[in-house]
Amino acid sequence: MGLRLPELGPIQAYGTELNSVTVNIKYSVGDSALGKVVVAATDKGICAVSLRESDADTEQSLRHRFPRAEIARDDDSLHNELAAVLDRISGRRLDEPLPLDLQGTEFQREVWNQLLAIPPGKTRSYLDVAQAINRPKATRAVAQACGANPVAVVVPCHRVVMSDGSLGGYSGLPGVKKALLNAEGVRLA
DNA sequence: CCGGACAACATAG
DNA sequence: CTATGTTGTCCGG
Repeated sequence: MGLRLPELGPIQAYGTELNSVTVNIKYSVGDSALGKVVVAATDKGICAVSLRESDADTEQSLRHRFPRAEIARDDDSLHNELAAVLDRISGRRLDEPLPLDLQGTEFQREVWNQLLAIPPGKTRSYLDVAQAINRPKATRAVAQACGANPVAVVVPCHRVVMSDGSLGGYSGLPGVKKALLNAEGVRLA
C-alpha cells in the first residue's frame, strides 16, 4: 500500500472551508538535487510542496494560493516533513505515509487518491487513471488534475506517463519528472 | 515513424 | 460560452 489521505484532512471539508476561515500555514525551504523545495503545512498536514519556488517568490506564491491564511516560515516544526520530502526526491522512504491537507474539487481528489495508489517505481498512463475513476474518456481532464496537484512528489503525479510509454508533460519541468522516476528506479524507454 | 485532425472533459476566465 | 491542457486515437504520407 502506498500513502493514504487523512480522513479528517481538508480533503473533505475543503475549498470553501479553507477560504472562509483564517488558517495558519507554516512553511520551510530546503535544497535537493532538483533544486529548491518548499513544504507548507497546516496543523492537519502538508498542503503544498513545490519544486521550483525561488526565494523571493516563496511567500508571495503561498499567499496567492492561500489568500486567507496566516503564513509564516517555521523550519523547526516542519523539519520532519521537509526531511521526508527530500528523502522521497532521492528515492528513499517512498512508502511512508504523510499527513495531507489538500483542497480540491471532487474530481481532483478522486484523481489524487488514485495517484496515491500507484506503487513507487511503477507508472500508470493517463488513460489508466481515467478508467480507474470510471471516466475512461476524461484522460485530458485527468492530466489537468495532475497538474493541479498541490503536493508534488508526495502525491506522485510524476508516475503518470503517456499511454505509448513516453514521458508526458510535467508543468514545464520534464527534467524533474524524469529525475523523480529515475530515483524510484523506473527505467524510461 | 511523424504530423495533423478531432474526440472528450474538467476548469479557468 | 470559449479557451486550454502533464491525452488518446485515427488517418495520411
